[in-house]
Amino acid sequence: MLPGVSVYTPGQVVEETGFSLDTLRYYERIGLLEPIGRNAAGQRRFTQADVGWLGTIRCLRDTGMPIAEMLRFAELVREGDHTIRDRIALLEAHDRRVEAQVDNLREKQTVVQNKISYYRAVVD
Amino acid sequence: MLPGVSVYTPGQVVEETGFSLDTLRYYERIGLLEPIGRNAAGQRRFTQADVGWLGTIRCLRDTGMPIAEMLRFAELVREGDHTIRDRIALLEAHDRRVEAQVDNLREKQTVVQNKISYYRAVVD
DNA sequence: GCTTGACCTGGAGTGGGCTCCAGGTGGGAT
DNA sequence: ATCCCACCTGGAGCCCACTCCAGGTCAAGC
Repeated sequence: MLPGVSVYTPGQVVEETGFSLDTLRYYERIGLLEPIGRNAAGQRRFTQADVGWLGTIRCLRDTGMPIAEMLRFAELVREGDHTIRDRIALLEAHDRRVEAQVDNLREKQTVVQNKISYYRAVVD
Repeated sequence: MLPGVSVYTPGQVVEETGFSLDTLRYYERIGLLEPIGRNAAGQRRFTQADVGWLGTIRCLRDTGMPIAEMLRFAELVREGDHTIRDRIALLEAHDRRVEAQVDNLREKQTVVQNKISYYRAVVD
């Protein structure tokens, strides 16, 4: 590796991203990550770009995007700049789903809170 | 059934609650629903109370409570009024998790939105 | 020079939450 | 009367997203 280019060991990436080592390998296997570079001993060495991409993955996962759709997104990214409009469309659709998810969560949360209030009134 | 007591056929409950018939049967099997009453032919007839309870289930499910915990809650409800404090505790803990969930979702959503903005800037 | 520990592989196993199936019954509309 | 459709049961199957395992390699520290 070139000096000055920061690389990360698997352990460091686990630390940084919160994904387990098995999950990282799994993501690479299914093609959500491109093949990760290796050192002489065959051990993974992640680049800054890999870690950045994993950050994106983390956001999408945490907001409930299924793996199949993240794969689709990964594919678009690989295909280059002419897919940017498609990526926008994909992310916008996702954003709307997240919005709906938050709304539903909030709505159901108030029901839960009302139930708590009701129980409090009974108990006091 | 007594006249004036409203009962629901499985199909009506599916309609009302949005749970599939299979899911309703599954919930009964695992004890999340108490044994549902039957007509002469052995078909389920849900009471108003059953449907109300399913509404609670729907809220808890939609806010991400695992089935095991809903079972615990169902157990508390069955045990009677002396468990109300426990139910409050359970629901409050859940409420806090929902809050955290919403916060996380919102935070990750802004990242997604920033990504969209970035792509927009590239494309325009 | 030996141990420890981080890492490797391919493949099997897990857990949660349903969902489907085969084979059968009963009741309401035509 | 007959058809169809909603419903029944026990049990198997499915999907998703990991997670674990056995058996092996290398590097560094004691």
